[in-house]
Amino acid sequence: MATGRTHRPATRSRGIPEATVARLPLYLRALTALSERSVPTVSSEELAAAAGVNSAKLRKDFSYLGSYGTRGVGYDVEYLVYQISRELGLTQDWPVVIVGIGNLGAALANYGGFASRGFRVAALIDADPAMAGKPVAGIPVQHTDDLEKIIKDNGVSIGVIATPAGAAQQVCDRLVAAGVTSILNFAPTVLSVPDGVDVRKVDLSIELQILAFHEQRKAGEETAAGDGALTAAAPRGAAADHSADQGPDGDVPAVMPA
Amino acid sequence: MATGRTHRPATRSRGIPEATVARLPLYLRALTALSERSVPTVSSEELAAAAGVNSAKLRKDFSYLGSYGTRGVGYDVEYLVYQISRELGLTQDWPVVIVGIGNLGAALANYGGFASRGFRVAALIDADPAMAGKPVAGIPVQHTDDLEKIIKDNGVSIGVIATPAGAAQQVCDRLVAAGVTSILNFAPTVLSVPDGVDVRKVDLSIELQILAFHEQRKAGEETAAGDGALTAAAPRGAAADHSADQGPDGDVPAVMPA
DNA sequence: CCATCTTTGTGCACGCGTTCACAAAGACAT
DNA sequence: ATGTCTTTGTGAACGCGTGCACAAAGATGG
Repeated sequence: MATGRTHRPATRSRGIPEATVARLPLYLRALTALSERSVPTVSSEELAAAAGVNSAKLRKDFSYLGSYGTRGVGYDVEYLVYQISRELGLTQDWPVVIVGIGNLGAALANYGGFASRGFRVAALIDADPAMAGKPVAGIPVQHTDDLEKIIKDNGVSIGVIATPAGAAQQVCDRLVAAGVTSILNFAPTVLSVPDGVDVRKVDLSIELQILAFHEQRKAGEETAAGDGALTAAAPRGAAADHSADQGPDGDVPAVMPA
Repeated sequence: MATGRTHRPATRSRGIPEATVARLPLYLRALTALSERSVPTVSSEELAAAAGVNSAKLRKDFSYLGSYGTRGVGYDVEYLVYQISRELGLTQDWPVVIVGIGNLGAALANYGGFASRGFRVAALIDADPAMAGKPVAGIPVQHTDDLEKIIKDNGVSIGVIATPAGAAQQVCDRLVAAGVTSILNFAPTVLSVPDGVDVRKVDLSIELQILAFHEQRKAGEETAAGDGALTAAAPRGAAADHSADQGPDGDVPAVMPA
């Protein structure tokens, strides 16, 4: 019984570690910003700071893609942007559908970060007949009945689920049956999918709960004996010490492969 | 654990691995569902399936919290719900503020998953004067000018940033200065914070990019034979010139002349 | 052409997280 | 009480990811 086991037997030989893949978009974002400022080249140290990671890690990440740097100089920004984009598959157009046009679905439809990265919202789908035809973010909402046709007509392979938890699995099943092989799930449910289908989930309340855990620990520690170095006071220089600790675990993605 | 022998070094650091903490909300959600169905006990196997994880992992995770199970029977659902809630700090009320009431901020304000987990939206804050006073999700939006006062009056320690990228760092600085020590960041920026402040980030477009990577790999694999390199296929022009060696996807680790 | 300086690319070691496999612990039947 | 059966809790092995430290590679200047 496959409970969404997206177990990948690893990328056979040409394996780019998952952790690296998860950071590539981060580098790409930083590089794009540099590109817009017409910066020609960047060192691993500078780029790492901009992306909020360790420079050694960045260099190792890039080494999986190939030797795209020049020793003594750094990396060519434009070239690297292209290489990473290609590696991530962003040089092609990815039509996506968003299912469940409630508050969150509508926000996602309006989110500009998609279009700017090669993702195109091909359709918005909702189960409420009253929503049908109503435009959201300039796109008319279509009814769930037409889900299969929409997927096929648009060649959609990536679906976003923003429905209530109760409807998620059913929607997921229909998406998969219609040909979708990658799903971004915002519903607070564990989705069950066949092999070959990737699921990533984002659960907003989970993120807050993790923060609450650490928050509680901080609060408890100040009463405990060990005053040590964790007292609030916190040096506010901030900027000085770059490479700031981005969270307790630096990198644990807010999202995990399901 | 039951057999004396408590880790001495773990006493103070409360050693619960980050990976485990990140899964506790998952277990809690599954347990809550069982609780609502009045299921009295559950085995690690069943609960693991419901949470979408491996049963051995679940048992090890719980072992960090203590011995809350009964061998031969399983775990008491209600008791476990309480233990995990307490461990996560959800038995207390956490007032949070949401800064940036655009599409996403409004969706977050309306999101029901917060209140049901002990989080209370204490205030909505936006920089647009036109928004001030306007109710969103039944809560009147307040202006950024009052940010510090709002934080202090409500004893807020958790802040959610849903502003445009350009404003995020500035908002973050003000939140931290006002006393916030945990931040959930939705803006596509690396935030710089002093020690002692936790930041977790959620970037929707990054998730899609990761899916696109795997999607591309799936598409490429079906053309390639069982092994070997991924055939270029260069989906849409953009074929750069430097094709020669590394080209499309060549084997990355070059030969080491040593 | 040689010396020096900068920055990449990576071998290596370490620590965390995952998984296996099994002894210990308790429930339950006889 | 004793034996059997179920399920937990965990020791140990393994694999992945991270960070250090340095040699190789190329730029730059004399």
